[in-house]
Amino acid sequence: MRSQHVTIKDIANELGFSVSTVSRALKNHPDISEETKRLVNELAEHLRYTPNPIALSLKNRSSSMIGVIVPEVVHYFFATVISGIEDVAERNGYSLMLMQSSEQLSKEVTAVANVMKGRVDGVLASVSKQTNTYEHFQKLMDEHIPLVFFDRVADDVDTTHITVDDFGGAYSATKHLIGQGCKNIVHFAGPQNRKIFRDRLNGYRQALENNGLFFKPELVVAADTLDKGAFETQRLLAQGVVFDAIFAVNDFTAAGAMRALKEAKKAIPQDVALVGFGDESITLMLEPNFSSVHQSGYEMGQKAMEHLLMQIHSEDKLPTEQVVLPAELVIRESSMRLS
Amino acid sequence: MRSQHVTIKDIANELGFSVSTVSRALKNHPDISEETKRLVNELAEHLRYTPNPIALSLKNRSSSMIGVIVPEVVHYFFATVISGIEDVAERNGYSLMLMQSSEQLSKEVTAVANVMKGRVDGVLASVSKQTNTYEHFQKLMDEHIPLVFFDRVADDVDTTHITVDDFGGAYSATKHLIGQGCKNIVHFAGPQNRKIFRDRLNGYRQALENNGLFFKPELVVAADTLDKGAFETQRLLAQGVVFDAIFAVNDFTAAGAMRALKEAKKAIPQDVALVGFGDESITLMLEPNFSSVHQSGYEMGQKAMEHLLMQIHSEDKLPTEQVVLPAELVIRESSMRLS
DNA sequence: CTGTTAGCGCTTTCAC
DNA sequence: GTGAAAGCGCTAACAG
Repeated sequence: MRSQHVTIKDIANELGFSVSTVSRALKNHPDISEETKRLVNELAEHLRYTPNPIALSLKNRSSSMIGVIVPEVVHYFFATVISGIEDVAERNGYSLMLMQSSEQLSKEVTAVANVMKGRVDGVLASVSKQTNTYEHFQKLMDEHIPLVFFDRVADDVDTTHITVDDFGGAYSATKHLIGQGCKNIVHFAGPQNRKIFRDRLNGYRQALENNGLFFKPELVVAADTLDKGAFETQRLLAQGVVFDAIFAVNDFTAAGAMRALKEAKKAIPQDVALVGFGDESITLMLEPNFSSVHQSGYEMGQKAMEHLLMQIHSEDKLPTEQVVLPAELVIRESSMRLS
Repeated sequence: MRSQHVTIKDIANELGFSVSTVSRALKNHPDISEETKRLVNELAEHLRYTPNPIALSLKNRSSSMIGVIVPEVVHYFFATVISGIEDVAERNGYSLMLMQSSEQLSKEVTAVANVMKGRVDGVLASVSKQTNTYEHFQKLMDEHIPLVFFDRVADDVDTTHITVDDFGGAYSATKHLIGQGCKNIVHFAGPQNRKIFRDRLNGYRQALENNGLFFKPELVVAADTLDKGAFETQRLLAQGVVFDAIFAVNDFTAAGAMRALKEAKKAIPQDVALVGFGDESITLMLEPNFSSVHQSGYEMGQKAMEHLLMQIHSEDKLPTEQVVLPAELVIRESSMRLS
């Protein structure tokens, strides 16, 4: 089953004009007489002519397609990024070719190969957790296909990165807790092989040191899931570790911590104040609503797409940029000890 | 900045063959001598030749692109559907062109226009909440572009639908509550202008009637968000309405109900048992974990894509199908009154 | 003002 | 075995 479309040729034949005349009439070329234009446009309308973009792509060597490679569409954050990308793309006449790596290097490599074959005009990518080699992305660069990374960037590849201010966000969160009178702030940290998580830890540490508190290694605990958050909180309580606040590397871990604290009958924020990272919708679903560092995926998507467009439209290679979006602390009940 | 690719012509010139010979050699055509094939393939490899898919599309009148139109990428359910679509598409050599309607009819119309222009080989769509006219989809059909709807279907358009068994899911949930000894089951219902929500209400009603309980209109309340779920629960309690269970049209509403119940110091499930719909991740984040009707977006995406592929590959129009995927009740603590 | 021609990259019939 | 030529749909330089 395939649809056969009306072409410029059909119009030309019908009207007895040449295809070039029709083509020009359709584009409102000044050379063409008004009468001809009218005739052509009317018939085009009537026949529901639409130009074949594939033929145009072939001619223009441009597909108006942007390849988008994300680890998982189902992550809320990435979904918002895609949303931002889509909006800007749509406004500029581009469509998205979406591929997901499912956090696997092999699928990521395939995805890159696909977008290359697909002759996209540019690529936006966020690397999978597994990715440890960047040859596939380098190939894109070698082919001079504009490439912009967002969120999870490949440091080795010399191109524009759009990230969020993880350090700053963590710093604000920690400083806020200190301002609320907390003295022993636990940090539930993510895997330190990823820059993004190192930055959050460093922001936490810097905030402590800049505000008269000591960094205590025993208060930094590896935990980055709901279950681990709950488990480690229980453990800390059971071991009698003294703490009056938790800054978690993401909201799910914070949610886990909240569960454990409630079970242990600890009052939030009076006994233990809590701040997460990501500002996922869950922050508003739990009671008390918890504070979190907001990172706008939507904005990141927009920015990434805008930068990509600049590269696509530029004649020669633009200097690479490192765009860091602000991460804003949203304060809610879970960390408001002073009123 | 645009990359210039190696073409078949480059290889032909370099080797002194004609383009047709090179083309044939590349496809391992029997007419071509082994020697020539070797030469061509080696040079192709060396030059990193990849066929230009746009030229192929033009020739074959097929783009290997599938248009996907969803209300919002950020909804977890749709994200999982996309994931399922992507997997099947990828396995079959198709790529996705993703568009979102943002729940707006106007954007949906634009999206349909875009995929039509994009000469996709087929379209998968789920309609926006605003959609009340289906002309744009009808146009797709008129152009003989294969179209499959999933989840939110357009009843008026005669094409294959993939939906989940909303009636059956609601029926199981309600029956389960009855089995747990509940006598007065509240239903928080969604907008009744959408079939999907009517089906859930009907399933609830049927289960009551088949199991010796009366359907009481006053126990059916319009509420389909977290806030409304919380508010209406408070209201019911305040008004002294007698109920011992809530079956909510989605998990967020159930989460809202849970919040209100906890505030009112009602024990879940002893005082009020609770079942949601959708089996979103939130079911596991709240305490007690709550029961919900699981609907597999991933499977829906796969099925939709498979059906679309069948249509694309078929010579003539296939009969339309109404595929209904099972909705399975997942029982957790919130509704386990008997042990 | 309009038509002819070539070309984007590739496949495929028809010749030799 | 290999090449020439046409054609997919469209645009644009070049002719009239």
